[in-house]
Amino acid sequence: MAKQASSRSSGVRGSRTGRPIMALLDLLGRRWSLRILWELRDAPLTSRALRTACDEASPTVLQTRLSELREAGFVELGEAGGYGLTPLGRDLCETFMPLHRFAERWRK
Amino acid sequence: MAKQASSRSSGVRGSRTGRPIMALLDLLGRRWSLRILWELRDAPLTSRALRTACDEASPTVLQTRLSELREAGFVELGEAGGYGLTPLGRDLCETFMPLHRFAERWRK
DNA sequence: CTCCGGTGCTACAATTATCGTAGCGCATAC
DNA sequence: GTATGCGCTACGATAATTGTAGCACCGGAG
Repeated sequence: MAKQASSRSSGVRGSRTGRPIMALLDLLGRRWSLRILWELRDAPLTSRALRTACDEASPTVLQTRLSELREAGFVELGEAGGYGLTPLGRDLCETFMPLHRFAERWRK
Repeated sequence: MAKQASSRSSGVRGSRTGRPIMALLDLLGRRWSLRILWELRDAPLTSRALRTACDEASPTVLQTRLSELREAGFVELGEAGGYGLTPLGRDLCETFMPLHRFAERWRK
């Protein structure tokens, strides 16, 4: 089941529940998803720059996540090259900004 | 193989970068982490109720996540049984609430 | 033209994480 | 006792992630 992700559509768990929050939570709960959005927060990055920013994560999973995120409409590949946030993706990132302050307060 | 997380401290990637946001992003970016916090948002749940709420996720990973989340100080196990959010965890959940509205707007 | 460096992206095997099922020890009931 | 529910763990099977290498493509020197 579901080799999804690559370019097919949504192997996003929870999609079937009809509750979009579940699908979103699942998509964002995959490794590097949050990190990618975070790294793209202020400026577009090329795939390699993103890889560097993400602590040398393997290109395999980066491409996979990028595809998923692109399909979800959060990220896009500019014609000049380089991945950037769509307006929707930027909104999502705004939603996450309070997390930064929270993390600082957390510092386990 | 790093069984960590159980009770040792932090197999959280990114902790070493010194940027707490990275550690948080990594912890939250593990499967079911976000979902668990979400399901616990209004009331404590027993481990089995949580399992049911999480679409029958396997107890193995649930216990692992619960341990990590507990160690991070977001979740606690009440003496009467049942997992609930700590004040800190509730704060984190508040941070995530806008996500709900976002998800509704998203509906891919 | 050829060569070089950069882009996005893919193949492959090895390693990890997760799943699914079963079950433990403990406490509280009946 | 037997039964039920709790938090939690073991185990093999399956899926996801990692790490390394490399592809095809493009633009700018040389």
